[in-house]
Amino acid sequence: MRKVHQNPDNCAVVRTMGYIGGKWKPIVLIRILTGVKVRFGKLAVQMPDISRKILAQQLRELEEDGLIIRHSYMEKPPRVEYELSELGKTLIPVLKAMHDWGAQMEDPAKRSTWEPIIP
Amino acid sequence: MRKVHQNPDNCAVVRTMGYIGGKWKPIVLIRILTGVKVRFGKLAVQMPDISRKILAQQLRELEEDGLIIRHSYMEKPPRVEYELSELGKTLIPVLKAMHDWGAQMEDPAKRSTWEPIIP
DNA sequence: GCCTTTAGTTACAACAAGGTAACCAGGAAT
DNA sequence: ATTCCTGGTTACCTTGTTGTAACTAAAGGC
Repeated sequence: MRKVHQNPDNCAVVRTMGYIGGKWKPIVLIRILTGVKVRFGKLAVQMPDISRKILAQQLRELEEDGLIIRHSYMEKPPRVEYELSELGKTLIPVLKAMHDWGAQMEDPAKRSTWEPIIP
Repeated sequence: MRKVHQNPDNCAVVRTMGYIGGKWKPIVLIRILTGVKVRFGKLAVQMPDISRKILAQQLRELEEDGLIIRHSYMEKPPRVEYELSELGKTLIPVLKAMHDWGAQMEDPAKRSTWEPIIP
């Protein structure tokens, strides 16, 4: 179990942080929740500040936690696609709340770029 | 600026994480948002898993970020009380979304202990 | 005079997270 | 035969976060 998942208080908020806490997970999830399967390489290009190692690690943890689904096609060169699981979709309100708050903090006048395209 | 506040992507979700990310901040905020001023010592007792040093540090950062207000009375022994700022109150929907999701994950049947008592 | 109380701080140590660079497989294209 | 391509992994190192123990001030009670 990852350190971040230890939750001695058994507190709901701490539990949520165990799933989406960490520097990069929320943004990774936001990139994946477009509803379309996304390839690893495309994610890496969209988020140049995350090293590929960390991206791979975060994706693996999100998969272990059941928030995303990993589709691996047995091709060469390899092709791997990610999409939100049903459980992952239940996180959308949380991510949306986080997004909206952050967007407000940047500039109250700026309209949200949040566009959930969930099938 | 704390490392966690660096946001090269200028992403709203990452920005939010800069404020409430970290292992303890959401639970600290939850304890403070009752609407009543809370003393440092009471917070420390309520959250025995957070060392007093870390609690003090998190409170200082939350204050620097303008999410909470620190009232220090010039008494001996000292008395310090914390309360949510107006900006901090805007975080309530975010914290509530996080709380609800985490509560669901624990046990869908269990009813929420979330009871916002905001003046 | 000595002990208690509160809200911290400081120095130090331990650990977790994140980053870099190098490397891999194996089919397709050149 | 060599190079390119993708989606990783591994070893190693740096950075950031958390924890522990000891200490402080200054008033009040005994």
